[in-house]
Order: sequence, then structure tokens, then C-alpha cells
Amino acid sequence: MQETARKTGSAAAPLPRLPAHETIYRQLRALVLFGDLAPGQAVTIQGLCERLDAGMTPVREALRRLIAEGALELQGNRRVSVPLLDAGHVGELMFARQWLDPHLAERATARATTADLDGLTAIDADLDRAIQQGDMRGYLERNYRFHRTIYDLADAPILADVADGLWLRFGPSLRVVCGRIGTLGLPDRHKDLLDAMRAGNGKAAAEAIRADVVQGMEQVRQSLAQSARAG
Amino acid sequence: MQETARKTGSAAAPLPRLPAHETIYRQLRALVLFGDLAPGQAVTIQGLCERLDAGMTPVREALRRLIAEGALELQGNRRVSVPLLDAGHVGELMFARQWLDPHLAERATARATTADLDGLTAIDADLDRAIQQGDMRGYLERNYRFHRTIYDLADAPILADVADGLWLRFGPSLRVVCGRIGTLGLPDRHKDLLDAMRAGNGKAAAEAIRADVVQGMEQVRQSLAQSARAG
DNA sequence: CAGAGAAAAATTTGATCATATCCTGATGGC
DNA sequence: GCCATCAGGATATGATCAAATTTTTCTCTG
Repeated sequence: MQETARKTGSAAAPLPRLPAHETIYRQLRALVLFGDLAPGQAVTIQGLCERLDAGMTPVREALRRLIAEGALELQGNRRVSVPLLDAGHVGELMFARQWLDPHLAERATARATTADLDGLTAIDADLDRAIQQGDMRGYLERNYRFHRTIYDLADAPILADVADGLWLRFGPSLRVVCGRIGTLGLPDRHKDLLDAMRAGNGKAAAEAIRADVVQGMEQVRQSLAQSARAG
Repeated sequence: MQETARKTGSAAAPLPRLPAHETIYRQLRALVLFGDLAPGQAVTIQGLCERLDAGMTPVREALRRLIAEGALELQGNRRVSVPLLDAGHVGELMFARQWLDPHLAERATARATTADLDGLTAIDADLDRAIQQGDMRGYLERNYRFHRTIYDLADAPILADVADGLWLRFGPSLRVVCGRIGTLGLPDRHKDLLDAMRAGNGKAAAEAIRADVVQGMEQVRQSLAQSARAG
């Protein structure tokens, strides 16, 4: 979370030496967040050891962490899998995000500097580029990063933690949605948000992000209903 | 989470054999939740191994889990400690609970059976008894159990998980509050809630629990301000 | 005799431990 | 005041043990 300044003369020495379980955690987290693991898929420790070329202990610890965050599920028999969402779960997630994201956006609006806004604008531009190019992975990464940056700007660590944790729960399903509908036809509601933030209008920012959240979650819900009908 | 039915003739064989990391986790969780670990206190792996008479590996895994849930904090230098809350954190927690708890109470009201209500009433009676007897630990346990039971009744696993996780964050501080003001002088707002639930009035239940949450969190906030002035 | 079903062996996977290695912060000499 | 050394503690490995699943085999019936 925090970078401790190092006395090494070089401008940026951001990785003094990261523990293995931490790097494994980040890799695994990305795997979940960007849909490299499908909903319902089984996950074995030893499989991950091979896939990530790591020892058992760090992998086990990273898994515990993800399980605690709800990103993975421990199904009675000690086996681990990617959770399958049902309509109720999506409803809960939509409800939670409809409340958290606008609040955080409002706080972020009050605190963001011009540099912060430039950063967000740049991420959004990258996001648009990814959409144009049909780069789904790029889209998912930028979209997450965009929202995550807002969480960080809100200066509310606990709420940001909670909001961030929700992404891990619908990440796998979000990927399925995108696989279905492609990257095109995703209306970009981020522009409204950026306008509101630049204007310092917290309420408008909150409303803009609420619309974005509802639209995204609604798509997940529909995709889910479609899967249920098919399977 | 789920009980697998065993074929052993006996009525209840609920613990076929729980993994060590799981039992350790529960013990540690209780330690945090009920204030056996003070805010700011350092926690060492080897110390816990001795205290709980366990091996390092299960303790490490339990710690990772608690850290992921925000119950403990990993301070850059690989050391682990109980987080110290500031006013901003308490504000976040109050904000989150003011939104989550009422919603869950409303859902619980719609779903609770007569037996469920009897169970809640019994817990509340135990709680009153603990207050009368000045049994702080008993009070904290029953209070948690009361709210937790409502979360479970709401049939909203994700939101319940989030709400439950918040308790781990203010557990240590709550204990400090009680140590300061004693168990007496704690107005019991649970009666209003139970009345509303029995009447099937979800909105009233939500309002009753909101009052309870605000009162509790406000006490934590004041206690914290007092500590800051003193220390 | 063929096939369904159950017992049992085998394999896969998870859990734990003891131990070795590496960091971090502190102590003491220069 | 600075660098070397040291102790306490965290991290990671590999081996070992236990549980669960899968596969195999055997038996009993139609």
C-alpha cells in the first residue's frame, strides 16, 4: 500500500524487494479481476504453483487472502473455486456499489487536484483506445484502474477497501459479459463524470458514476440470466 | 460455512475435523473482535504460536486472512499490529453501518420466522443479563451475536460479509469504550428493533437499528477523541 | 455373459511441520 | 557519528501426513 522512500540515489527504486507471497497475490488477483479464471472454475494450489512458478507456501497465503476477500470460494471439501454468482448476488453488488461509488466519487471530487484530474483523463483516453481496438483485456484493466483511482482520491481507506473488494467478486462475470457483447457498444459514461469533477460538482459526479455502475451491473445481470437460460 | 451431513447415528457431529488454520482463525478473530488485543498492539507470529499452542503455518495463514479483512494491519516492515483508528476511520465505519445495517435489518424482518425472532429475543435477554452483572466480555459477545444473527437472517451473503467485516475493524476500539464507561448506562435499543420485527414493519426495524448503530459508533468516536486529548 | 453397483486401491490434492534462509532493527566498537 | 556485527523474527522450502476423488476391480443379479 505505501511506498517507503529509499535512500538509493536513483529517482525511483519502488521495489526494495517484494515478498513472494505479495507478488503471487497480485498476479492471482489480476487473474481473478480480469477474468482469466472463469466463474465456477476449480483452482488447485499445485496447479498455481506450476502456472506461476512458485512454491506452495506463498501460493497458499495468497489464496487465503483472496478467499478472505471473497474473490475465491472455499467449498467445504477444502477445494477452492471461483464463485458462481446468481441474480441475488448481482443485486447485492449493484446495491452496494450504487451507494459506495457515488459517495467515493463525491469525496474524490472535493479533493482531486488538477494533476489528479489529468491522470484520470489520461486513463479514460487509454480506455477509449482499448475499446476502439477491441482490446478487451486492456478495456477491463483501464476500467478498473479508472474506478480504483477515484477510490484512492476519496481519502477514505476503509470504504475504498470495501469498494475495491467488490470488484473481485464480479470480475470473472464481467469478463463473461464482455466476451458476449464485445468491447463495442459500451457507452462511456466516464465523460460526464470527468466534466462534473472538473467543475467541482460533487453531486453531479455522484450521479454520473451511479449511472455508470447501474449500467455495468445491469449488463452483468442480463448476461447471467442469459447463461442460466442457456445452461 | 456449510454443514455436511454425516452418517454417524448421533444427532450432531458438526466437527468431522476442522483444519488447524480454521480453528486458529476463529480464536484470533475472537481475540480481535472482543478486544483481547488492544488498538496499536504489536502481534508476532511466534508469540501467537505460543499463546495458542499452534504451529507457525496455520498461524501465518490465519493472520493473512485477518489482515485481508482489515482486522490486522501489515506495517511495511513485515510486522503486524492491531490498527489504530482515527476520527476519519470511525466516520467511515459509521457511514457504512448506517447504510448496511438498516438495509439488512429490513430484509431480515421480511424473512424472519417466529423461531428466528425467539432466538433473537433470547440473545437480547442474555445481553441484558450480562449488562446487569457487569460482564463486559459477555456483553460484547452477545451484542455481536445479536447483530450477526440479523445479518444472517437477511439472506444477503455478500452484504452480510461486508457488514461482518466492519466489526473486526472497530472491535478493539469498542472494547476500549466499554472499559471506559462500563457496561451500565448502555441504553438497549434492541427492544425497539425486536418490536418492529415482530410487527413485520421493516422500515421501523431499519430506523431502530440505525439509531443503535449511530449511538454505538458515536460512543467510539467520543472515546477516541478523549484518548487523543489524553495521549 | 453383460452390466450395475459397491468395495477397495491408487492418485491427486491439501495441511502441517521442522528447518533453513533472509530482513530488519539494534548494539557496540572504531 | 558511522559502519560492522548480532539477535529476533518473518519468509520460504521440501518432506511428510491426511483427506478426498478417481479408477479399478470384484461381485451379484438379470
